[in-house]
Parts: sequence; structure tokens; C-alpha cells
Amino acid sequence: MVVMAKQVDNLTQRSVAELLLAVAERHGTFLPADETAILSIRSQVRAVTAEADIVRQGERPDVAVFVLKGMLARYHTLANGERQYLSFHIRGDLPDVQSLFLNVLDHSLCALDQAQIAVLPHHQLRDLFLRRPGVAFAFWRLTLVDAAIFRQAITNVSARSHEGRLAHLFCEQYCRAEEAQLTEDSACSLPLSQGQLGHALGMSLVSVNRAMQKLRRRRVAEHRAGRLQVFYWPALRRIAGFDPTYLHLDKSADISRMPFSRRG
Amino acid sequence: MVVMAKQVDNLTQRSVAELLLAVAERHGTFLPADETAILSIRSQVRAVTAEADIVRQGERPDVAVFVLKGMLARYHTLANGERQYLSFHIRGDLPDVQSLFLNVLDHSLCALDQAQIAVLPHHQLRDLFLRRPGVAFAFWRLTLVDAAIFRQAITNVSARSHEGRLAHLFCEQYCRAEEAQLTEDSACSLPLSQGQLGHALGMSLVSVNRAMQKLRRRRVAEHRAGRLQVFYWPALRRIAGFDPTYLHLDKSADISRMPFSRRG
DNA sequence: CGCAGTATTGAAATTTCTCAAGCCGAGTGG
DNA sequence: CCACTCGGCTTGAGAAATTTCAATACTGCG
Repeated sequence: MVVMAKQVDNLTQRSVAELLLAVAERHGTFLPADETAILSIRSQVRAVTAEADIVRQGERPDVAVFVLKGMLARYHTLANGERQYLSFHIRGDLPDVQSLFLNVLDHSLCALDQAQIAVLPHHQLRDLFLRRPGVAFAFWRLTLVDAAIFRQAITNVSARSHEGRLAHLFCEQYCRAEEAQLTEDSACSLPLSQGQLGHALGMSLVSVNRAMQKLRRRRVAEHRAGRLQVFYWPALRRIAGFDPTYLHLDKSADISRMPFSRRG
Repeated sequence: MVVMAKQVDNLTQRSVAELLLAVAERHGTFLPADETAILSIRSQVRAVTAEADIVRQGERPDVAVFVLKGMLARYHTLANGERQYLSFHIRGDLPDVQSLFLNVLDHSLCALDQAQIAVLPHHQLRDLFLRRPGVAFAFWRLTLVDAAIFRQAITNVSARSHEGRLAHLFCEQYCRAEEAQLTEDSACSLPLSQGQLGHALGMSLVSVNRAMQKLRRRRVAEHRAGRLQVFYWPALRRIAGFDPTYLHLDKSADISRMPFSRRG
């Protein structure tokens, strides 16, 4: 783990657990005992500097990362040394729960800006999931949404126009930022250079630049100084061909029939 | 479900459960009670005709599909009506366990050839996972490998040359076929037309054709009549930049292992 | 045998990338 | 306060890759 460790008081640790509970509740309905179990998770908070790797391809971490602040990215390292960015993560995301069951990491995780993460020991999570199946199901669901986002990324880089790809990434990030209550005046943080966007979207830096200009000139959206500003959502959405179903933001539609649900 | 139903005897049902157990065992270590529980799963076997959809984007299935025979594919439907293929599935795969927790399907599932599937009711799986956390973990892991494959697909369509993309798809399918013991004389089934390959790899039909010829002329691999024939694995692997780690074939060590390890 | 679907080929049209130069804004030091 | 520098953004133009179009060959099947 190439990060700066930082000791934290119990108060912060409690607020980390509370955020974790809030995130989990987006994916399941819990019994009081489930909530207690989640809140008893002990984590370590760490600051990560921009550009720093948190875990690398090939490693076998024994902790899972929980994002508190800033933006993280997952990426593959190609034979020529370049990166392929796979996903971007914000407050409330758990970018590597999969490491709990898939011991060897098949990709790396890095910070894109000055970020803050909590580190959750695998053994604690494993205990939690064994004792509280309802909680396990919620976290399982979380990893399934993750997979749905990857599927969209395949379609995005494979089938959409350059402008559509960029617009789709903007839509997705904006929607997810909104869910995490991180938007303000139709804007959210997106600390990526055009070159990095290119490495996420399978486009050259120049192509990213030109697609960006189309969106800007049409007053649809703008990306400046690491910030995404949405001017006209319907057009952005249309250009992207964006359908937010795959983000599965509405858990009630999905899990209402779960047996352990209080509401039945 | 647009499939042809078919009544089956208990013997077949038992053998479906046995295959399910074998697949699950690739992802976990079970107690006797776990095994009993898996073997008690009741399923329905169905035949699916080539090209038929099994479940469609937007639907809310109450069963999960288990592939017994033939090949299935998941795909997104684009605004212009075209398809983006996301993944291909063979005997032993569970292409839509995620529907257990993500009720609204964000993609469709279809058969590519004459296939046979078993249909596992969600409520049975839910019961099984609630009662046997160890089994739940194994199936969870299975969905995580699925996600890892999607991540590779992003990199494949986004960052590799046309020839590399095709080679990588070949490597992946061949490795997975080998794991499922479906290879014979360095060949396996891959019932896709060049046009369909294009819709999986983000290339035009013509580009697929030309990439195919390069591989064929160099005696690396060949694809004819829905069958993939590998002539020289090391070259195929090199062209693809293929590293099988992401398939997580070895559950215990999670160490990358080649299908041709006998020859190095 | 002939059909239908698939594969192959060539060449023009288009997109996309690469290269290379200039620009802009923030931070730095004289 | 301004010149300087650095990284990232913008621009233009030629080179290269890719798609499209269109015609031709092949293959399995009825």
C-alpha cells in the first residue's frame, strides 16, 4: 500500500461506519442487528496524494478500500506501459470489495486527486458477511452494480461516437455524484486531464479535445479545471444515449421481494 | 421467457445439480451440508433455439439461467437497434445470477446456437444463500470473475489493435472452454459470424475478416464454421497480450495458470 | 441444383491519429 | 509586478487506420 498512514480518533471512525451503513442501505433493508454489525466495523482512515497508487495489479491486499473524499480510479496497465482506466470512484464507493474473494488483483487502484480513504480489513468484512447474510447480500449487490457499470463501459468505448462516449461518461459521473450528494449548481468534480479521459474512452487526447468542444459550443456541458459543469441535461443525455437503469439507483424496485426485508 | 419448455426426469435434474456443484466448487470449499444443499436445487431444463432471446433488457426474471450446452451471449441493444455483445457463455456458466439482486435486467441474454439451459428459481437460490453462507460466497466469487472479464473486455475494445482484440477473444474463449473441458484437438466451439464478432469487438465486419486472415496466414489460429482452432498458442497469446490471471482459474492460490502448461 | 447466408476482396470515403506548434493560466522567483 | 516555466489545452494539417460500399466467391442445406 503506497499511501500515507494517519491515525484517527474514534469519532472519525464512527462517522466512517455511519457512511458505510448509509451506502449499504442503498442496497438492502436491514434488521437492527445488521445495522449494529455494520456500525461496529473498525477501519483506518488514510490520506492519499494525487497520482499515488493504492494497490497494484498482482498484489494480494488484505483490506478493502472505502472512498471518503476525492476521486479514485481503477486501471489496467498495458504491455506498452500505458493505462486503460476502467472506472472512477467517489465518496461512498468500495472500489475493491472483489479483493475479498479474488485474491490476486487484476488491476490497480490509484488516486486522481488528494483523496481520503478508509481501509476495511478483509477478516472483519468476512465475519460480518458470515454473521449477517442480509448485509452480505447488500454488498454483493453493490459489486453487481459495479459489473453493470463495466458492461456499459464496454458498450461506450465499443459502439458510441466520440462525442457520445464523452457525454456518456459525463452522464454517469454526474448521476453518481448526485446520488452521493456531491453536485452543486449542476456541477461536480471530475479531476481528469483530457489525456486521462482519452485513456478511459479509447480516444486520443486530440479527439477528446474536439469532442469536448462540440459539447461546449452547443452549451451542453463543459469540463474545466477538473470540474464538470452540466448546462443542459436533456441534450447531454440524448447525445450519450444514456439510460440510467444500469446504475440501479432504485433499490426498492429491485429488492422488495427479498425474504429478509422488513417490508416483505 | 422466449424458450421452448421441456419436461425432464429426475435423473437429468440430478446431473444438473451435480454440474452446479462442480462449478461452485471451483469458487469455494464446502462443508458436507453445503454440498447437500446445492444438490437439492430443483431446476427445469429447457432447449433454446439459435438466435432466440432467453431474457430481455428491462425484464424482471424470477429465475437464473445455468448453461448446460451450446453458447449464450449477453448484449446491449443500442439506440439504432444494433447489438453490442458483452460476453459469451458456455456449459457451467451462470450468465445472470445478478438478476437475483438486480431485478431489472440491463441487458439481454440470447442463445447463439442450439443450446440447453437449466432454469434455477430465484427463491431457491436465495434460500440456499441464506442458509449456507459458504455457498453464497462461492457464487458471489463467480459474479466477481464475471466482472473481471468485463474489465478485460473494456481494455480489449478500447486499447488493443484489431488483430489483438480478436486474438484476445480467442484466448479467453479457448481458456474458458478448456476449463469446462470443451476443447478437443486444440479446438473449441465459437458459433459466431464475423459480423457478430464485430459487434463484440467494436470493429466492422470487414475489419474482423482482415484480422482473421492475419491470424490464419501466420498459422496462429483459425475460425471456420463456428469453430475456433488454435494452431500456435504462444503466438496467439503474444499477439493478444493475454494474461489469464483475470480469469481467476485457481481458486486456492489464484495464481495464473496456462491451459498448455504441459508444454510451458 | 439453387438458395440464403456468410466470407472475401478492392477501392473510395471517412474518421481518427500523430505530429508539431502555439496558447493559456497558475504558480514561481527575480 | 513582471518574466518565466510548466502542464494542460487548442489548433491545423498530413498520415494512417478504419469504415463503407459494392461486387464476387463460397458453403451448407433443402
